Amino acid sequence: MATPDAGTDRGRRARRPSGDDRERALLATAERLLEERPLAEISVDDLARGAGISRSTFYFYFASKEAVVLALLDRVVAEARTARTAALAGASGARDAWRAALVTVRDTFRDHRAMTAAATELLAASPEVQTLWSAVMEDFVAETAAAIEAERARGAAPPGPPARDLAVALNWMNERVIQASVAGRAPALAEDDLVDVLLTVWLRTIYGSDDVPA
Amino acid sequence: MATPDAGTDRGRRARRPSGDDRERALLATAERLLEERPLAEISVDDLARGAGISRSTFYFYFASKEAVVLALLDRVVAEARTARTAALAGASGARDAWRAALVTVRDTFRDHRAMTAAATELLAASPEVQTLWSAVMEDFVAETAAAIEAERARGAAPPGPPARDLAVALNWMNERVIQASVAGRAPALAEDDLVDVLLTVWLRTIYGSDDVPA
DNA sequence: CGAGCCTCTCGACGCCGCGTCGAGTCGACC
DNA sequence: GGTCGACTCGACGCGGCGTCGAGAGGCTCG
Repeated sequence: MATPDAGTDRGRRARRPSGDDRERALLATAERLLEERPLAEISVDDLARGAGISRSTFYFYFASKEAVVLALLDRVVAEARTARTAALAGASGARDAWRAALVTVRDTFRDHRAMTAAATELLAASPEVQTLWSAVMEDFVAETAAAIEAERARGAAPPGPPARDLAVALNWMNERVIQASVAGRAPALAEDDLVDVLLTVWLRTIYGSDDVPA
Repeated sequence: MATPDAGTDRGRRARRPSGDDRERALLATAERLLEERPLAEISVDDLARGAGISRSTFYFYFASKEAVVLALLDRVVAEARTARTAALAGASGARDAWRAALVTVRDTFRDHRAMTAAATELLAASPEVQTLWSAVMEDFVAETAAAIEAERARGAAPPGPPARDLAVALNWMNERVIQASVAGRAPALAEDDLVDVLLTVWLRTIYGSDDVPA
């Protein structure tokens, strides 16, 4: 998925170790610089210098600076998926599971705020970023919808709009509120309150109350 | 607020009518081109040609293409504020008021999807857009929080997290869900269902039920 | 061991978009 | 009719982007 890396399509011959080093250095440099300023203010030359190579050599590894961000985003997305799976597996009880999901989303955005901000910056212009981002959201929504339907089936959650519709609204809410808050963009919620407030909205929306019925 | 227009600071002498024409033509061109492609793919020359002037003349009217978007955004924001005020004034009853607010937000994003998409694209890089956008959201949040507190005071809404925190979450949810939906970015809600689904989330979050208690 | 291939590196080039500058036109007003 | 300010433009320089062709060096196979 998303092969921005020109060196990836190796033929018979393996790529040299130094090649992997350079590529990692470029990714690390991008991550570091994005902490300081938006992607628009970072040039290919900045990335290349940061990795100790010339600007032309950069193009051996990536097709553009957007491709670097996309590769970075790939990693973050993969990490977010596994973290979510692990968190849900470790949860005991419905309420705990809802909470665990919120915590992992918050952690992902907090640990990679530079990346997620850059991804948002590219969303309008890059179809690849759109595809990748939509795929993740789609998975989260489907999973949420299934969970809501299960709660409705066992009589714990009241009927109402299609479960999927509620799931769409709740998951987009997470994304936006958390991103705004970790980026410090007003109006924001304090990081400590983030999960509790969102959990309240989730529980009230799904169950109509602050607790999961027995 | 937000004076991107170099011609605005007029001295004794009034600006010529043709000047206003050119400025309007630039704004109209920007709006038209943004329907077709993202801001990153629109050059100053495109805007100037569309308005029938040379590229250098463009700079007499605006400092950059971002300034054009900011001016456009200014108009949209002003329109959104007055539309909201009017809608709330015309509403009869609490439920009607909540619904009216949702409808006006949806209409704003639907009628100006090009603008709002461009604003999002600029959010990460432009402090001016951040300021303007935050100010609007801040107003909506404050108004929402006051309404929630009023409902709590009259015993219609249950206690819970600070009213402001809920207001932050609900208003960001609106922004994100509506923008994703009118932009056709998955996962989205159908435009017809948008308001009903969001209203359900609002009512359940605020009142714990699908209706406003008497 | 050497021929050939593949990874990797770079300097130089041309292109395009941006923002500025100074010269110049035109109309309004004194 | 002279002055002033609104307005217009062509030309310039700058910086970032992406490509191209040449070359260095390591791997592998005959």
